[in-house]
Amino acid sequence: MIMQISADEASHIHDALTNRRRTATSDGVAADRLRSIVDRIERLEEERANLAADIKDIYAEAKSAGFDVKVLRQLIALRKKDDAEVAEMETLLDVYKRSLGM
Amino acid sequence: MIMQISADEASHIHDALTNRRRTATSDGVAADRLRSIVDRIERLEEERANLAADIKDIYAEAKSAGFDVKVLRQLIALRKKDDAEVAEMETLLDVYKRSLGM
Amino acid sequence: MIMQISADEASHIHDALTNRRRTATSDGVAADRLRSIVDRIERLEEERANLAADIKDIYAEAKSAGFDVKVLRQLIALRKKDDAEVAEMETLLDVYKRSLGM
Amino acid sequence: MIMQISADEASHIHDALTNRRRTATSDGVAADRLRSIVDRIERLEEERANLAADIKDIYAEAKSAGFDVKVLRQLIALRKKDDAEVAEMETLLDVYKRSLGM
DNA sequence: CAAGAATTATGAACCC
DNA sequence: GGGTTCATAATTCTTG
Repeated sequence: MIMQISADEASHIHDALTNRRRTATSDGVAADRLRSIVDRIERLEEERANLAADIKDIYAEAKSAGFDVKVLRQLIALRKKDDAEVAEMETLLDVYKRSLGM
Repeated sequence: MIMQISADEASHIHDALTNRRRTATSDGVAADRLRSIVDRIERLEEERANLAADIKDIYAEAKSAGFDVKVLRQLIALRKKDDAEVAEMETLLDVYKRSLGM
Repeated sequence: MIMQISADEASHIHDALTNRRRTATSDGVAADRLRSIVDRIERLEEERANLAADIKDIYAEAKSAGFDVKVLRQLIALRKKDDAEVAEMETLLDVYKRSLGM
Repeated sequence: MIMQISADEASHIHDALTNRRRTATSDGVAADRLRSIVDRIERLEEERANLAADIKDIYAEAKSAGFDVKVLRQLIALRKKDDAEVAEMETLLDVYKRSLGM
């Protein structure tokens, strides 16, 4: 791995990761910065996990309402894609199928 | 296709969505229900994409601050995994304990 | 978890798993049996991993030859499915799309 | 669609498979190549499915012999994971050591 | 048949 | 920017 940080910085990071320094020196600054970064990322990832759970719930609701979840997923994926992309992909698939005599 | 809904249900939906059923109401109900489901899923997925972008930004900020992003990702994965694995190991331990009738 | 084995058996398994017994008693028989099972499964899984690697190589070859790997995967998945299933799925997708006015 | 092949290449394939190109030979070559690729992948996937069936049989045998299949799966997963995780931990350790210039 | 695990595919991120 | 590796998402399969 090619480190993109200086030896000093590296030392600071390692200190921060291993909680060896607790003073409000420059080391502490780096450690605090790291802690802030980690906290924010973990917070956002938690929110993201919550959203994923919500989405899962809606699919479950759809299933209960009698909709086919697999087709529903296809539908939503389709809406995300550019029309031209979908068309070109289908065209290429047809080409391959014809090539195999399908 | 292996339907995840019963044949009756499938017929029902198909009837509703293709305007075969007698009342105009039930058609509209199913269509509205589908629209609601699709809208909510797409809304939540948009929020999720925004969160992913925010997380990406924080990683970029961390990189600018001199932190090694790869190490950072490993660190966060490790913090997440540790919890999961502690739970997994406890499950396995329980299994063994049960095997011994404890 | 509902154990499907007797307490004696459970004890034997646990012993085997933890290598506490080494004699050719009935414990040893169970341990040998377990070892045989684990060995065979791991052997087959290794073969399966090798096959997966071979398949990956062919996809890489296809890509080098100018084929679109994603479409290729779709094609092969399509050939696995029953024709009637594919048709019914596409029909249902069309129904949903019409329902949304797409 | 985001092509994973260049536009030139794509045009080439498309030409070949749709018989737009001048010679009948190159068409056949591309079609044969595709057929070869699909055949080999399907063959290997069939072997892989057979191996999966064999593995399933062994688990069934283990169950008949009184072993708990779930525990067995956990055991084998654990044996697999341990190797992978030892490697992962060593990687992370190396990163930290490099951070310290060791 | 519903739920959960396990496998597999897709998409993103990093390096060259 | 292209390939490769890794994370996440989805489908499939098994079990209760």
